[in-house]
Amino acid sequence: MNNKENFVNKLRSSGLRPTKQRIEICKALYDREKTFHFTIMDLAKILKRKSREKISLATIYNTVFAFKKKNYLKEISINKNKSYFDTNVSSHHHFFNESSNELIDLKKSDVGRVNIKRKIPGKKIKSVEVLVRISD
Amino acid sequence: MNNKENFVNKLRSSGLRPTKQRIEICKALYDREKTFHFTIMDLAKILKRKSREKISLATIYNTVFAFKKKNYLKEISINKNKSYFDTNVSSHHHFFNESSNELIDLKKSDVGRVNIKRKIPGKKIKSVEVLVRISD
DNA sequence: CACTACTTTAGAATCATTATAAAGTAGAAA
DNA sequence: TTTCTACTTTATAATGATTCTAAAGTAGTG
Ligand SMILES: [Mn+2]
Ligand SMILES: [Mn+2]
Ligand SMILES: [Zn+2]
Ligand SMILES: [Zn+2]
Repeated sequence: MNNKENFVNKLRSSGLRPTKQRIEICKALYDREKTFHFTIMDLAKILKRKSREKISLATIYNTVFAFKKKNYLKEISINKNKSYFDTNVSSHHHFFNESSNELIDLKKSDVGRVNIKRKIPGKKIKSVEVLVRISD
Repeated sequence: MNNKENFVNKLRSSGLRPTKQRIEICKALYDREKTFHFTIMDLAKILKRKSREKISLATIYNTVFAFKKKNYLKEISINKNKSYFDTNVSSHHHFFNESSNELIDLKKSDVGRVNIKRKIPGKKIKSVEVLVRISD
């Protein structure tokens, strides 16, 4: 389904040249069944293992931020030392397992409607996201 | 109300020696009417302005983390480059104004009850917090 | 093939945070 | 008060993630 051809097309149609580095990164990110939550360092390690040729850390940063700008990745802030990225770019809620430092997506139906009653004059709501911290 | 005597007592009863640096930091943090949301750099600037004697950045870090450990401050993660601290240590929700990078507390009554329907076997819920991003 | 804009890369720079270790101080005891 | 010690502050160095730089490489076009 998400084969190389797809990635090439998607990149090209986004104005990003389908370089071999970007295709490798696409495979690592999107060639999986479930949402992937990762840090830059997670991704760097995966690429080091899976990919034959070395991809420089600078390129990993460049690509992740390029994908974020194109809305193919979403950045999630959980704590100051780790910045997480998420292949699920929709507005959604999370469990954060503090024992394993792992993020888990919550579906809309897992959380009852969140009703924000207070308004701030002149401001618009951009997103409403719930973070549920869990541990053993 | 929150005069120097109170701070001295509170520090001493927490096993923290009431040094003049810690008292100055207490004044900056707690001698105010509303919840205070700040970054370390915010606090450093305030202390530089308000306090006669210089307090080293190392001491500001040490004290903020000592207060966090004693549960006199809560750390809030909004984005990777800024770590916010909050003088409201209860579990509560926030607006985050993306135009001004400002946090605003939401009261319990400002948000309808958040109902987490999904359970993770063997895990306990530690907190449920809502972040509402707003902008102009 | 030739050209150009985009891309990758190693390495340096930056900057918030953390660690180090020496000097200073609060509190307790003598 | 004086002494003692553990705690605290401080300047400074180290760390480490991220960003920047500038040179070499490459995709796409004609
Ligand atoms: Mn935290
Ligand atoms: Mn962000
Ligand atoms: Zn997610
Ligand atoms: Zn708050």
